[in-house]
Amino acid sequence: MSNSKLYKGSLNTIILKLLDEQGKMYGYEITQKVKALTKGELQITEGALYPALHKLEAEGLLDVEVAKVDNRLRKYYMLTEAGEKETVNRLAELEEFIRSMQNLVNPNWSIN
Amino acid sequence: MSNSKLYKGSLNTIILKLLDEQGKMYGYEITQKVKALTKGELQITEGALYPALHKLEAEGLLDVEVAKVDNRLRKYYMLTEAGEKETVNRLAELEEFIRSMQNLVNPNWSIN
DNA sequence: CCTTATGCATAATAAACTTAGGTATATATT
DNA sequence: AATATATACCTAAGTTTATTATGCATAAGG
Repeated sequence: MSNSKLYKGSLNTIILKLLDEQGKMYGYEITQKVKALTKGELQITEGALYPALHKLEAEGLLDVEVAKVDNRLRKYYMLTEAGEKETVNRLAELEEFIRSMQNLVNPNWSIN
Repeated sequence: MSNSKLYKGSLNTIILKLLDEQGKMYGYEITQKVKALTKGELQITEGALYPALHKLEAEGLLDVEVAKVDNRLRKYYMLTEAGEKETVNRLAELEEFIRSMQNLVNPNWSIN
């Protein structure tokens, strides 16, 4: 990703969260979605994304569906049942992490 | 640190922030402070902390002051002038990161 | 024709961490 | 007396996770 080294570890959770929201997405779409949602601040590199997707698939959290659109290959990824359960856990963990970080960095912030 | 792989990249900033607040701290104190502030959620491992401190020192952001308390060695670290300036930058970057993450993970949160 | 965008992927490298080990003193427990 | 726990420093080896660089291929715009 672009913005320094802060994002390590959270990429998988971000992917799971997006797939949970969107139903199914393909790799390139994920990079663009994250870029848009963060106004260009987070740029997922392909060298990080595709290995991450493959790993999540190997772990049984994602299913793949290949499609051909405009003569171009697309691999749609979607959550398996196990993936949906895991998404809940990882999101909770990430949210807790964010709260901890906030508390360390800026205890004046309050979250609603 | 203990809680998974989420904290990567933010350790240096956390150290700088704490030293900015506390004036001077020694290594063990930092681990305990972070543990306390996060109610045990973030546990900085020594294998991460000491190399980080030495690197920050090598970068000219920290100064060291050795003291002997109760027959035990303590190395107090404190920000240099360059360290104070850098702390401002890194904190701003980390806060921006936290906002981005929040926006991705839970857009319903508002920050005050 | 060449660049930009779309779409996939991997290999080499670098950074940041965990795990495991080491040294040493002080205090509390069995 | 022996052992565990807490304090206090440190490093080496290995893992994870990312970046950078590269490759293949199609489509659209200049």
